[in-house]
Amino acid sequence: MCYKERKLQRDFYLKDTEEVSKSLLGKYLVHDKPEGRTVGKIVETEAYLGNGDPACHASNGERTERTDILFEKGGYAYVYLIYGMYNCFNVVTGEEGKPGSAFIRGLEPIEGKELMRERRGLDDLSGKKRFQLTNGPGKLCMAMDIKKRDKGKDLCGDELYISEPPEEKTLDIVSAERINIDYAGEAKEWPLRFFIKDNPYVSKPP
DNA sequence: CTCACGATTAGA
DNA sequence: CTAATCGTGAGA
Repeated sequence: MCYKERKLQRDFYLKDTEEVSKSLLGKYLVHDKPEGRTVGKIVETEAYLGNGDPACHASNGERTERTDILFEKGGYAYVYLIYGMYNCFNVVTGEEGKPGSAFIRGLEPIEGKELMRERRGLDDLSGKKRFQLTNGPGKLCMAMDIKKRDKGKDLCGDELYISEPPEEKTLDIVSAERINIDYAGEAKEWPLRFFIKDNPYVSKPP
C-alpha cells in the first residue's frame, strides 16, 4: 500500500476545525520509523476551537510556549503531555493566526500491529483486549510512538502524515459531548466529539 | 521563583 | 473508585 501517494495536502487542514475533525474520520494516520511503519484508521476525534472555546489550550487567544503551534496554519502536529505521563496528539487546523486543533482520540490498527503491541507493553490481545491497543488518546500515542519530539512536525512531510484510505466508504458519523472537560463550563455540552458509529476502537462508547 | 493541576490510564 | 507523575503557566 502506497500511503505516501495518498497523503493529505495542506488545503485539507486549512478548513475550520470542526470540519477537519469530522473529515479526518476514516483517514489513515501513518508513522514511518526506522523500526517499522505503523498505520491506524482514525475513528474518533474532538474539535478544540481556540478563541472562545474554554476547553482549548489557546482559548484566551494568548500565545504561550506550549500553544504557539496552534496558531500556525493547519497541518502541523500538536503533541502535549497530560497528567505527567501520557501524550496527546492533535492536528492543527485552519488558517495561520487562527488557533484550533483536532484531537485524535481513537484509532483502528491497520498495519504494524506487532510493533504497536510491543510499544504498549501488552502480552495478551485475546478477545476484547485487542481493542486496548489504540482505543484512547494516550494509548494510540504509545502504539504509534508519538511524543513531544514530534510536536511541530509538518504532517505534509514524510515521517508522520495522514492519507486517504484505499477505498472511499460512507461513514456513519455520530456527534457527542467532548470527554473530561468538566472545567469548561457550558462548553462541555458542545457537540464537538465525532466518532464512527459502533467502531470498537472508540475510547468511550456512548 | 513557587505551585496547583490536567483533552488519561491501569488497576483495585 | 484512586494513584501515578511532571510540564506548563499564572501569579507572587
